[in-house]
Amino acid sequence: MTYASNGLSGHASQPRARASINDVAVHAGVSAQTVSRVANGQTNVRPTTRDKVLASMQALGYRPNSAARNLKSGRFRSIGFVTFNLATLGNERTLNAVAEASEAAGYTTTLLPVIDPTQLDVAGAFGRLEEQAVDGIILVMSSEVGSLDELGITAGLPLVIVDSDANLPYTIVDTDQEQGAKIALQHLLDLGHRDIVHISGPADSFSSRRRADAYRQTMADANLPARPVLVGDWRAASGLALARELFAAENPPTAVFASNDQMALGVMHAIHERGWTVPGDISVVGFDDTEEAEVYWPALTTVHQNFDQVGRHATTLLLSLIDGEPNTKEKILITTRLVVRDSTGPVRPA
Amino acid sequence: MTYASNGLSGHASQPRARASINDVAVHAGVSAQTVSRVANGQTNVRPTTRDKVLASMQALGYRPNSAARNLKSGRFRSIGFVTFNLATLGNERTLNAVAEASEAAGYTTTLLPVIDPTQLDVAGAFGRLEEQAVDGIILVMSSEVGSLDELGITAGLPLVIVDSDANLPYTIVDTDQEQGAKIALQHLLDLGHRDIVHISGPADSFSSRRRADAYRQTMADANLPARPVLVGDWRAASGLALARELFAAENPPTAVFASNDQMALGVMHAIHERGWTVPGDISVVGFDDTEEAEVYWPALTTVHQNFDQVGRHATTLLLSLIDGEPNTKEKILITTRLVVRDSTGPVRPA
DNA sequence: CTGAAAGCGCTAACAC
DNA sequence: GTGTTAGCGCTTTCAG
Repeated sequence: MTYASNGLSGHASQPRARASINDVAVHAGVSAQTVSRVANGQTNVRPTTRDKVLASMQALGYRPNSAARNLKSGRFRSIGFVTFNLATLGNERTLNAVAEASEAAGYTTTLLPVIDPTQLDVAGAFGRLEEQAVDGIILVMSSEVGSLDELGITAGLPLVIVDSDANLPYTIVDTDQEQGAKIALQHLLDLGHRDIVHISGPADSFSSRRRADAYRQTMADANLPARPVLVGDWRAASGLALARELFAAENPPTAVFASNDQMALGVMHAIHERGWTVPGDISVVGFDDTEEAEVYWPALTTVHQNFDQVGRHATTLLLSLIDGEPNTKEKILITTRLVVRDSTGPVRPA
Repeated sequence: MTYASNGLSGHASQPRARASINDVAVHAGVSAQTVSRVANGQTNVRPTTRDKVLASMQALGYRPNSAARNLKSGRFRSIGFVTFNLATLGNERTLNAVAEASEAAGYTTTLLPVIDPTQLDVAGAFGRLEEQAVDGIILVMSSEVGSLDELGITAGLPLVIVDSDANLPYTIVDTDQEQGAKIALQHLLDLGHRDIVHISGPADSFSSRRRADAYRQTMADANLPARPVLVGDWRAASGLALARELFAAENPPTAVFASNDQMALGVMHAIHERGWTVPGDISVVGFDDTEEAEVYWPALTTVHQNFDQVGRHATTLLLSLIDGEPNTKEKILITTRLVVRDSTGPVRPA
C-alpha cells in the first residue's frame, strides 16, 4: 500500500514532511478523491464527510501540492517578468503594476533570472527561460541585448515585450517616448527657448534613444540647431556632472531637457551651485514624473509617464495570450502628459 | 501505448501543445530515460545517441516541464517574497537584493499575492501562502498586520522576516533602526542643536516607530525636551506639508530629522520657499541614503541604510533553512552609517 | 454522494 | 550505455 507513505508519522529527524492528499484520506477514512473534492470546494460531498475531511486536513496541516496541480493542469498560474536591470525606477514601477494586475487575475509573478546579456549565446540545447514554471513572459528589454532568437524566447511561451525597439514582430506595450519628448520640447519652445540642450540616458537604452531622436527631430522641425546630446546614465549624479561641464563652457543654454527626473535634479543642483536660478536663468524639464518631482526645488516640470498603465496593459495582453487568444502582435503606445510646475519659465532676455 | 499521446501531432486548433520527453524519445527512437539523461547533461550516453536525441529535442522544440520536475524533486527552486506594499523604496531595494541573491543560488523569486491584511481572517481551511510553488518565504512585514498565525504562515515553510517587530520568534533580518536614528541625532546634537523636530513615517510602520522611539530616547538621554513627533506617510509631499505647518508656527526648530530622504526633501523645499537656507537657518537629516540624496539641494546628510545587505542576508538565511539547517531563529541587525553632506551645520546663533 | 483507476512528465532505482 | 518499472500528488473519468 502506498498510502501514508511519506514519513508523515514524523520523527523529529524528518521535519519537513508534508501531508499528502492520501495521508488525509487515510486519516479521514475516505478516498483521496473525496479529499480532493473538499479541497476544491466542490458541492457534491455530504456535510458530515466534508467536516471529517476538513478536520483531518487541519490535524495534518494539509496543504495541496501545487507542483502536482501544475503537472495535472499544465498551467502554473504564474507569469514571468524578465529584466536585465531591475534597479531602475521605470522597471520597478512596471513590475509593480504587473504584480498587482496578475495578482488580481489570480496569477503570481515570477522574477526570472536576469541573464547576463553577453552570455546569451552559450545557451544550451534549449533556452533557460521557457523551462521556468510560468505560463507566459513579460520581457522588459530596456536596451539592445542581441537578437531575441538568441534569447531562445521565441519558441513556445506567450510573450509581451515592454520598452523595446517597436519594430519587433511581437506584442509590444510601451510609453510613447516620441510624443512625450515632443510635448516637453514644445513647451520649452512655446516659452521662447531657442537654445535647448538634451541630456539623454545611456546610449543603449531604447527609450533614451527615442527621446533623443525626438529632440533632434523637434529642433530640426523648428529650424533650430540642436546641440550635441549629452549622454548620462539615468542617475542624478550623471546629470549633475554633465551640467557642471556644460555650464562651465562658453554659452549655457536657456533650457535643459533631461531624459529623466533624476538627471533633471542634477541639472538643477548645478544651476543652484552657480548661484543661478531655475527657471529665471535656465529652465529645466524632466521625464517620468516621479513621486518626488513635485517636491524638488523648484517643483519640476516633467513628462508624466504612466508605468502603471504600461504594466497593466502588458499583463492583460499576456493573460489573453495565455488564454489562447490569437496573437495579433498588437503594438500599444501609452500616451504621456506634460505636468507643468515651477522649473520652466519664459526665456531670459538676451 | 501512452507515448506521443499529447496531441503534438498538432492541428492548428491545438496550438500550444508542448513536446514531452516521450515525444522526443519516440522521435529519436530511444527511451525516455535516455532523453532525460541527455537533458540533464549526464555523461553516460554514447555521443551518437546524444546527438540523435539533441536533434530530436531541437526538431520538436522540447523543453523540460518544470512542474513534473518539481513534483519529482519536491522542490521548486523558488523563494517567495511577500510584501503588503511593494511601492516603497526600501521594499523594492530589498526585493532587488533578494532577487539577485536567489538568482545566484539558482533560485527564482516569486512575488506572492499581496494579501489585503484586513481580509486575513477569511482564509479558508488552509493558508493561501503555503500552497504556492515556493520552497520558503521572505516576509517583509513593514507594519502591523495582525498575528502571524492568522497569516497561516507558521505551519510548514521556512520563513525569514524582514522589517518587523524584532520580538517575533522567527529568523529576522533588519536594519538597526535605533542605531541609525541615534547617530543622526547625535550628529545634530554635536553640532549644537537643542531644538530638533522629528518627522516620522506612518504610525503603523515598525521601522518608523523604532526611529521615533529612538528620537524620544536620545532627546531624553540628552536632557532635552522632545517635540511632538510629526507623522508623515513617507512621501515627499507629506514632509513638505508638515514642514510648512511647522514653520508657520511660533518657534521653528533649528534642525529637523526626517524618517526618510523623501520627507527630508519636502522639509528642505519648505525651508527654501520661506527664503531660509539649509543649513544656515535649519539643518536637515534624512534616512535611507537614496541614490538622489547626494544631489538634492543642498546635498542631504542622511543615514545610509544597507538594503542590499538586508536582502542578501535574508536570502542566505532562508536558503540554509531550506537546505534543512536547524532554525536558530537568529536575529540579524544590519548597522547603518551616517553620511554627512551639506544639509547640516552648526546651530545658528540664538 | 463516493470510490477506483489511470495518467500528467519526469527521474531514481534497478535491470540487462 | 540503455531500457524498464514505478511513483511523486493530484484530478479527470467512469463506476457504482
